[in-house]
Amino acid sequence: MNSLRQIGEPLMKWYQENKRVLPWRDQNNAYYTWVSEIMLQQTRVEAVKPYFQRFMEELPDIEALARCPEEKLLKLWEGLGYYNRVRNMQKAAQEVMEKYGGQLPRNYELLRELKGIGNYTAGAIASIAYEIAVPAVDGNVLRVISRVTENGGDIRKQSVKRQIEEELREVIPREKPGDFNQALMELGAVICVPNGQAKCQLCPIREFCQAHAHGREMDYPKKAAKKPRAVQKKTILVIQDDRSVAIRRRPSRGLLAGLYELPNLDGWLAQEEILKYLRELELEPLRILPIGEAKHVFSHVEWWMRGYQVRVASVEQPLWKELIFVKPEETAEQYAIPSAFDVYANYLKEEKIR
DNA sequence: AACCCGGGGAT
DNA sequence: ATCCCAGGGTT
Repeated sequence: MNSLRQIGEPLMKWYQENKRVLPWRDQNNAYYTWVSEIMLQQTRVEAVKPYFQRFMEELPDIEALARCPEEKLLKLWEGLGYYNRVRNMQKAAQEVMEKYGGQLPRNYELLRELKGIGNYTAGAIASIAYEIAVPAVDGNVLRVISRVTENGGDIRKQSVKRQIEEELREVIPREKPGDFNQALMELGAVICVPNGQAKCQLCPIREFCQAHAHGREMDYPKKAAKKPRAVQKKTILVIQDDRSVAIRRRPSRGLLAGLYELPNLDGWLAQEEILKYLRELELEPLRILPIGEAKHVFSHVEWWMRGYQVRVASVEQPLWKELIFVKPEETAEQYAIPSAFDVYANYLKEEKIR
């Protein structure tokens, strides 16, 4: 009474006929698989494509990745989000250089020990790059399998993920396990979709799907509600002298760790409080001008921002206290600035430095 | 187990 | 406005 045991053949046939052409697919190169899988964590295929192309041109192999300066690494990841992914991948690359002579291990457990490689990614690399018959359970697979088997468990729970991994471990084919895993994900991405109505008419395994048999596709997967996001009010400063603008480096831990940002303060500050901050930095404000509000939504917090342009007397040293005074062109080339600041960073490009 | 960590496209 | 994406690390 295991409907999973029958999905293999029709699923693989469907995949062969319908699989998308992707830059990292059918490359027969474990590094390609690795980089793509890290980029694809919580990130859509279409978003990854341009980043993947550029990344592989700049860092074509594990050694290049291991040696890359952090600033350049973050610049290559700028805008993708979850920036620890790339730092962890570099740590893993350095470990691969030292322990494995620059070759990713052909072993699920050893892959799993590398920084940034969890159950899913270890399974993906092992099965896709090395034809090792292990499951690779991502959000797509959880959705597909919870529907096929009418599994009512909360798919966010570790126990449910483990259970589905075990069920798949018993049915995954010894031949082309990588295609099997990719077929399940592809099915989830284009047929058994996360948003909107599932396209069961087009599904190659609908006759083995318990949820479909009962007309209950949309009742799965079960998922506990997320808690609401916290709101943080912020005051963003575009501090400019006659030729440059101030940025600073964020702390090395926490949100947007190690990236650069426009100087900012917690809360919506009155002009007097902004002046106090500028005095602490020994900057001489010539004028302060409101430049509008903006909102940025992260996965777990919202920033409600109010921006001010602060014109200051000419600053002699580019490195001044906690600030770095840079020409706008330099930020584009060297400093990774998260998109939360886009509204105010764009303000710079509009040639308002006068 | 609960929480933290980005950004954007689809509905 | 909400969901969720080829998840993993930390506490």
